[in-house]
Amino acid sequence: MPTKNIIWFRNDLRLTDNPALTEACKSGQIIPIYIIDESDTYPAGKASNAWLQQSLTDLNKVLNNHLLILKGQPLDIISKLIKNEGCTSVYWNRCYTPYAIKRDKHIQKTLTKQGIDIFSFQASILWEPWTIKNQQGSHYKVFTPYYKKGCLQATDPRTPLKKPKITFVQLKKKYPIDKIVINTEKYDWTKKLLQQWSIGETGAKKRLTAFIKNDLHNYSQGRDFPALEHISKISPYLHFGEISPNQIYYAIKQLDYSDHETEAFLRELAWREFSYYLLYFYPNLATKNLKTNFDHFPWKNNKKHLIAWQQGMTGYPLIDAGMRELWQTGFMHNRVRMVVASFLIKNLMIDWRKGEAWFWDCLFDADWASNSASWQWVAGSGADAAPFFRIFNPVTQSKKFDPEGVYIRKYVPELAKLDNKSIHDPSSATPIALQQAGITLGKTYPKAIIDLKSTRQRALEAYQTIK
DNA sequence: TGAAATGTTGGGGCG
DNA sequence: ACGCCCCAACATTTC
Repeated sequence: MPTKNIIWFRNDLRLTDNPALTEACKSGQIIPIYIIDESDTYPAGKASNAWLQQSLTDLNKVLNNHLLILKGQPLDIISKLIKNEGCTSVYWNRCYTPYAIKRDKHIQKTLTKQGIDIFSFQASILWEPWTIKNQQGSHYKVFTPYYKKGCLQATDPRTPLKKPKITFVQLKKKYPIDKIVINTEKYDWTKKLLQQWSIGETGAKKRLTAFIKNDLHNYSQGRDFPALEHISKISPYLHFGEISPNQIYYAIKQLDYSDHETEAFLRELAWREFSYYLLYFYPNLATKNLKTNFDHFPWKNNKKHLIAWQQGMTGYPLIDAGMRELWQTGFMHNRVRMVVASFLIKNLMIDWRKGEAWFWDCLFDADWASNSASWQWVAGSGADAAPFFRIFNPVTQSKKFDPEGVYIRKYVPELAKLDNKSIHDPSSATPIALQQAGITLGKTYPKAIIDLKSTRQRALEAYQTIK
C-alpha cells in the first residue's frame, strides 16, 4: 500500500523545481491541495487574487484536474482530508511572512502530535534568512555586504529539480472546487488585464526566455527607460512561484557569458532576497518604520491628493502615466515605481503606508516582503534605504528617461499631441503649445496639484524636525 | 537607482 | 592685443 501524501501548494504553483512536490511523489501518491486561507491577517489584494485564480486554473490543468481548491482554516481542512483519505504525511514549501511562519509552526506541531509526518522545504528564496549572518553573528543591515559577503560566500543555491513523476491518490470522497476562486464574475474588470499575461508555469518560462534573449544584453541601462521595457516582468510569476528564484538564478549563471548586465539583473534578484531577509528579522516591516524617528514625521493627510495620485491625475505626466499603467495593467515599470513613490512620500508628504496599501491592492506582483521593504527604502525609513533627501523631480526624471514622451503618450493619451518639450510638464507649457495640442488645463488634463520646488523644500524642513 | 546650490574654469565677445 | 565680463560646462558640496 503506497503512502498517501498531501502536497499543500502555496506560493509555489509549479511542477518543476518544486522540492515538496518532488519528495512527496518519491515517497508515495499525492493529493495536491490549495487552501484559500480565511484567517490570513493580510489577505492578498484584488489584482493579486485575480492572478491567483488564473494561476490555480493553470496548475489544476497541468495536474489533470486533481488540484483541490478549498476555502477555510488550513488546519481544519488538512485534518479533515487526512481523516477522510487516510494520509500519513503533509508536504509543503516554506513561506516567510510572519503570519505564515506562525500558522505553519502551529500546524506542524499539532499534526506531528497526531503521528502525521510534516516535511517542509526551501523553494521560494535562494538563501533562508537565518543562514546568513555577519561576523558578529547578527543579521546584516546593509545590502551590499549582505549580498557579497553573506549570500555569495554561503552555500550555492539548489540547482533546479525536474518535474517529478506523479501518481494521484484515488479519492474516497468528493471535494467541490471552491466556487469563489473560479468565479470570474466577481473580478470581471481583471479579465482584460490578465489577457496581457500568459499566466502559469509555461508562461513564466517563456517570459524568462524572452527576457534573456531580447532584453538582458541591455538591462543595466535599458531598464531605466519605461518605454523600452528592457525589464524581466517576471515578478508576478516569481511571487506565486510559477517560477523559482533558483530557475532564474541558474538560467543566468549557465549562460555562456557573464557580464555587467547579468550581474545587474542578479543583483535585483538579490534585492528580493534582502526584502525577505529584512521581513524575517523585522516582522513589522509593512507597518512600522525601521528607523523609529520616522514615527514622528508630520505626514499630511490630504485625501484629495491621495486620490489624485491613485487615479493618475496629479498634473505631472510621468506620475500619471505610471499610476495609470498600474491601474490598466496591474504592473508598473520599476523606474516609475520609484518616482511615483518619491512623489507621494516627499512632494505630497503622504505616509508611505498609504502608497504601500494601494500597490498591495493593484499590483499583480504584490509581495509582502518586496512591497514593504521597497516603500521603506524610498521613504528613507528602512534598512539601507535611500536617504530622505534624495527627492526625485518627476519632470527631470521624465526628460531623462522618457525624452520622447513615448511612455507618457501611451498611458496619458490626452497629452499625445503635445510636443516633446512641453509634454513633461504641461502646467509650464506655453498657452500656444497647449492650444495646438487641444489641451485645456484643469479640463482635459489636470493642472499640477502641487508645486515641486516648494514641496521639496517643505519635505526637507519636515525631515529636519525628526532628525 | 537625485537635485539644487555653489564653486571653478575656460572660451569668446567686447570695449 | 589686453583685460574684463559673461556664462556655459563641468565639478563639488549640501540637503
